[in-house]
Amino acid sequence: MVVVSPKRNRLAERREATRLEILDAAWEVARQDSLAGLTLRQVADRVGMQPPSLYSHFASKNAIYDAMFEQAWRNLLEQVPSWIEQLPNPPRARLIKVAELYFDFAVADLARHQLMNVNIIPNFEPSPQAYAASLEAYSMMRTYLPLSDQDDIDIYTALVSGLGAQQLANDPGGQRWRRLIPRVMTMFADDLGLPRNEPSPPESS
Amino acid sequence: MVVVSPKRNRLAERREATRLEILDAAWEVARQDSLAGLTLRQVADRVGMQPPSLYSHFASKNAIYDAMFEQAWRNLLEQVPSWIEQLPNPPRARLIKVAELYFDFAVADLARHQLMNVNIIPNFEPSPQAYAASLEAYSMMRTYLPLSDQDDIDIYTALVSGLGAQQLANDPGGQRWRRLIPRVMTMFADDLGLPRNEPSPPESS
DNA sequence: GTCTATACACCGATAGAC
DNA sequence: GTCTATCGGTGTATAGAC
Repeated sequence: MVVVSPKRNRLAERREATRLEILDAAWEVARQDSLAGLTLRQVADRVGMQPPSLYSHFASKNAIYDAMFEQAWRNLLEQVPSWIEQLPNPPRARLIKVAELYFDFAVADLARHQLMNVNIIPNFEPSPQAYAASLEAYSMMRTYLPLSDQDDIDIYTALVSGLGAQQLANDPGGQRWRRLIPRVMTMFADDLGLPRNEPSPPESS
Repeated sequence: MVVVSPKRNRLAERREATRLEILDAAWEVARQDSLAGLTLRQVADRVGMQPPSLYSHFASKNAIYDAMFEQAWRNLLEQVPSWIEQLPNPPRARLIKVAELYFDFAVADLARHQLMNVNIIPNFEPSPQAYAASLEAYSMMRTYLPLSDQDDIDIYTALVSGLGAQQLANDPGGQRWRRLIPRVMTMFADDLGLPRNEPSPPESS
């Protein structure tokens, strides 16, 4: 068993805590102002530091965006276990539930959604490590969907992200597209030829 | 009949031509670099002016974005007449054709698509006049679609824009989502209960 | 190691000469 | 209408105190 020296541990923990503090501040700024319009001064003000001090924790502004990008996808990954408990077994109900869960996640935070799904920050490309988080989340979602064919997956992502994008753009905070999810997923399930009635469970009432 | 003085007319035409020159340059910069990363110096360089001179034609950088926003939607409006000629009569075929035409329009220009559909520029809101152009295009599209219910329209826009957004984000220049349009539109047509076989035209072969 | 202080190049925008 | 000069603000980077 490996024992890490206490002092180095405390330092590393402090450093990591500061990093997270900066990222939290960056998210607040991005949400209140805008993601692309975020400035290091705003972030520094919010954590009570001078702007150049941020460079002790992040190599550049894009490095902050990169960490935020990875955080956003890891947030999604962390949500998945709690989602799985809610997932019904019948494929049709499952398609709807996953769509609603992901929709709600996407719509809950415009800045996060834009960072994850829209390329809006000039000269920002996620690092391989950050991009890996998005791939991990993508394949995790895939695991719990009754979809095998790549075309089916592509259609599903287009449907869900399309509904979410319209909701964010034309009725933020509303339900105009959100309430269409069951209907859209049902018509997709019909196209897939999924059985219309869930198999009755073997347990009695 | 009102006759405008020739001199004033020539001046106005010259002014308008310069305005269009600036906007063309702005579009080129937005396409080559990025929409949000556009700078007035880049635009000014391309039209051979000093940056402050742009303020003789536009009140601010956002005013340039606003004019571009209106141009983009007017571009779409101008395309519609040529689209109408291509539109088949059967509702199902029509759903597909309009989707493909709009999809191709959206995917053809990322910067234009982002300006029209994604709110990525900090502190930019389209002016009422520019927004009116988008409403005009929206209702024009509606006229040529076999859709009456608002929910149906909302689903249609979500489907088409969702497919386009995925294409731009994950396979720019490719066909991965574009070739799914007929299938998605067919499943939507099934959901709408549109007749499966077009009524045979009254003309003989 | 982390901070403050400061310099640099660039941005949008304004004032005023011509 | 276009220019030069200039302003405040921004991202980046370095120097140096502690």
